[in-house]
Amino acid sequence: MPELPEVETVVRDLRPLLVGRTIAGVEVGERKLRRPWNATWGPTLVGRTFTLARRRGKWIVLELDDDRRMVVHLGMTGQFTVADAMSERPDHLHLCFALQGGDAELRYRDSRRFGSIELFPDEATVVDYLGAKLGPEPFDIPTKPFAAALQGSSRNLKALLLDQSVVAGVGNIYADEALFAAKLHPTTRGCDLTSRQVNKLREAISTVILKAVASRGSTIRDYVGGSGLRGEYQHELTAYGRTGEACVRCGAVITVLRVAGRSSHFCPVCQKAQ
DNA sequence: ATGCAGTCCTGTAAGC
DNA sequence: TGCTTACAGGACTGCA
Repeated sequence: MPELPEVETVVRDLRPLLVGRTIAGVEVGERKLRRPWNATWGPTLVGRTFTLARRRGKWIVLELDDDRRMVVHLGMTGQFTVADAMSERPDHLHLCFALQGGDAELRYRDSRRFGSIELFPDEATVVDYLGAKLGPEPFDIPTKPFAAALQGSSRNLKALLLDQSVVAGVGNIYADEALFAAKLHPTTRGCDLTSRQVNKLREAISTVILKAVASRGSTIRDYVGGSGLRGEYQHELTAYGRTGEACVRCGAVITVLRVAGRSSHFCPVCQKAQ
């Protein structure tokens, strides 16, 4: 389940392997992804050189020398890697970009096909597309708008944290981790938070995400970085996936509850409902 | 406008 | 042992 730390790791891995490299060919799989690949994009991309690799929320943006942008979302099981061109092709491979020189290729693999790769003509269209749906990055979230979004809503905290327009890049794992760190119950309504609690949550989101980035994200099932390496933060999780285990703070048993349609893991003692 | 449920998709695991 | 069923969840649609 790639969230911000996993996507950031992919981008950091891909950057040195991709920037300055030219696309020599594009192979498209039979089965369509969440958003279909336009047949004109392949020929357009041949001969183009990657100039920059960056991330916004859970989205990857690869810039090309003709100003176009390849915009990628990994969905749940997406893997975006640079691999040895001679290595065996894995199953569920949907897109393959041969790199000039013939030694390596950029591969998009996605068993559940929740992900997507699209080509945008320029920066302005990418800003329109992503800007419309994404809120601030989790680091240094502007205090006032964040407090207004939370305290002005009757939605529960879990739903608010999963909403990409509130904070970009948080998914189910890091929402649970941030709520645990801030000692807040997932069903607590935004409007029931004190300003002190809002601030604590704001800092918890930033801290948790930064620590996960430092550990190259969490590999629960499918996730791998841009060079195929697994993450390590799964060993540091305090709430997510720890149902029945002891709370690292108080020793109580971690509970799971369905909140906002997602499994939500929390400590019933440290994180009191309010 | 707002918030929620349903949808997509398939590998894995639990249940009978 | 082999089949069926439930579950995982990011983004999006449609409904109340």
